[in-house]
Amino acid sequence: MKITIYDVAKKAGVSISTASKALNGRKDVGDRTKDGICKIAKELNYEPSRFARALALRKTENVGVISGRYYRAPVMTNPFYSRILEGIEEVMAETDYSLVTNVVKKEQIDDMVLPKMVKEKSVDGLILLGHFPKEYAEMVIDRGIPVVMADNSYDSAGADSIAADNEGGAFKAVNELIKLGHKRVAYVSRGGRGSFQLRYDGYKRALAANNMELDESLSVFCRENHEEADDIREWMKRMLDINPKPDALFMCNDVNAIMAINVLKDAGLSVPDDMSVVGFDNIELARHFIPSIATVNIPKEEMGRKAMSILMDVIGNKRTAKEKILVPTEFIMGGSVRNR
Amino acid sequence: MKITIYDVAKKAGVSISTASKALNGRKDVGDRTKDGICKIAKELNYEPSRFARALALRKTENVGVISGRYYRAPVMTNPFYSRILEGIEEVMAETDYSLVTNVVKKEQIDDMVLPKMVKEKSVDGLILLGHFPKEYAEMVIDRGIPVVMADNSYDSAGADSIAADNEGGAFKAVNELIKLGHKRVAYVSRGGRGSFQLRYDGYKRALAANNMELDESLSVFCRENHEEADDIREWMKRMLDINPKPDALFMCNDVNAIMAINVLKDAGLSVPDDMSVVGFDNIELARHFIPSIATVNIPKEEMGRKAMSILMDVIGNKRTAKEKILVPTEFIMGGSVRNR
DNA sequence: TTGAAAGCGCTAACAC
DNA sequence: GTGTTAGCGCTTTCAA
Repeated sequence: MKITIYDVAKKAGVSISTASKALNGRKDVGDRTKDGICKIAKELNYEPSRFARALALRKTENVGVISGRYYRAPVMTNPFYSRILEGIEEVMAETDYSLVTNVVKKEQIDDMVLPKMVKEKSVDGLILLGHFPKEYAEMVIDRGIPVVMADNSYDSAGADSIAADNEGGAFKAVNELIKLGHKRVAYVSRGGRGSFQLRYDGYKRALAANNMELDESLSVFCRENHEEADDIREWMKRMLDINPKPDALFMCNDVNAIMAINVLKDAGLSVPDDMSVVGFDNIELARHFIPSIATVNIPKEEMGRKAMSILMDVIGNKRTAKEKILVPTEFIMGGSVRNR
Repeated sequence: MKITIYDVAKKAGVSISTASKALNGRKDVGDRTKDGICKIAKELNYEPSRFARALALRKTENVGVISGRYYRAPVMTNPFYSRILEGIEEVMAETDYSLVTNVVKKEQIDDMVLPKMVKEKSVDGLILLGHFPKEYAEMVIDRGIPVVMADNSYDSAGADSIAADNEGGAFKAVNELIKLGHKRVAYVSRGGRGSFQLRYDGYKRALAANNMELDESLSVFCRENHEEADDIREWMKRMLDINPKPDALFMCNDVNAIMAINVLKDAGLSVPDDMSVVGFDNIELARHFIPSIATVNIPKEEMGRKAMSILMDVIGNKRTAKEKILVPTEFIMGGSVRNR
């Protein structure tokens, strides 16, 4: 049987309340007694029952991360989110909290069913990872558990939120391309929602800031399907027929940038000599690809760390006003871009 | 305040023990009473406290997934493992269990410190995800909590384990290349440990099975560092000097296959016309890359699902003998390979 | 079929 | 400074 505080108390020759106090570092217990108790606890390999504590203290020492599964794969599988999760876990590791995760399926979201952990309130705080429909998010926020949203796309009065500055990053990237002498920068995106729209906004702002006109023929929004490759190829081909050709491609993300480079190479064009290509996200492969992909870094771990530390503050009542935090993004030069 | 079984009992005009029985579907309670109680519970939105239950029942309804963080990034960030995790979560979603995760750091492994959840036994079962040093794994297994290992590299008498058939997959891939008329198949690997070694074994077996001699100059083991790209490029160049050139490259995984293809393209060679390339893992990008990467699929979700359902069986005492399960892998043809 | 009471392991008043 | 005791919310004998 697992050893309890009774065992420690008995062996130390004190009452369980004294043992409890000693073990929890209370002041109202003699130093000698305390040391003795702690020593015995160590000897016995005593570990308090998280459940008994939770029951007595009315706090769980758990924090939950909720993410969605909209199609086949859950959000957590996405390398982007798994790195945010890493940041979360990093700061969690320095606390006594445990991480319990839950992925809610599309049907559950549609039916507005709450995740078990929020129904039973078995967590002290919650991080909503990635996008959720506003009503759904509000429903969980309304349960009264402190919530921080990470990488969501809207505001809420009831929760802090943290997101990457997509617009600003896009601006920096395109601005940089222009500074490097590119005259015709195209934006190619898979669909045009959420962050991809914000990236487009940044693209447009950069053009405007440099007194360049927006050439609509250089804005491409591929169908948002699951056969990305074909679509990209098709659109890229179309782009190669444009006259004069773009001299730079700002792609909605790194994966698409890699595919674009391949299409270009197949068409006999050199990257970056004939055309520069910039991605977004700074995925692992971007640095290892040849040429390395110029991209915009999103500090994913940082987002996770910040989300978690904000959550800890909210739980500890060290923070009252809700805010929306935008994490800065930064352009990273790579071999796929050239000075013209 | 959260509503408890007392509230339900009072409102239903019964004692809490009757309420408890009704709510848990016991037989020894009148149908009318039972229905009434359940109805009221629903009305009140009653949700039992997981902690009180855990305390009373001496079972936690949690299962833990433990993974390691050896370098900067934790195992869970790896797309491969996050998909195994997906499988785990998938079958967990059909149970009443909650998923609590923990990533243990290298120092903790070196110091043999147990994850909190196993020290305090706050989970009913554990999945060890990815590689752990044998002594460490044995230490956690010794705590008496049911354990299933996923994608580990050794056997244990105390736990079931599940891994992909790397050797067999490599055999199939190389065998297929040979059947397609390739005469000189090279194996290029980043390092030569663990699964990459097993893939090499499969490679060699396929050569032998086809009465082909192992040409040592076609076996390349790059340094296992973090600047993969440079190394690969260097080795690939060296490979292009070999005479006669290999007509197919079996790469240790898809990421390296993609890099290899890029090096070849830069060298003016066509894939697959001049050289076929095969990867391993079947990562997402492999299908979207142009050309699509011929590869060996590892049923990652399946591994996770199986690990979890085995664990449930162990927890439910439906399984006693420990076994090591090898999940079959399969060759997937792609545009990077051509019939010669 | 129902209910009273003990107990799961711990913390926190409160008394000593 | 230390111990007694009453919960935290639930399940489960055991009696009625």
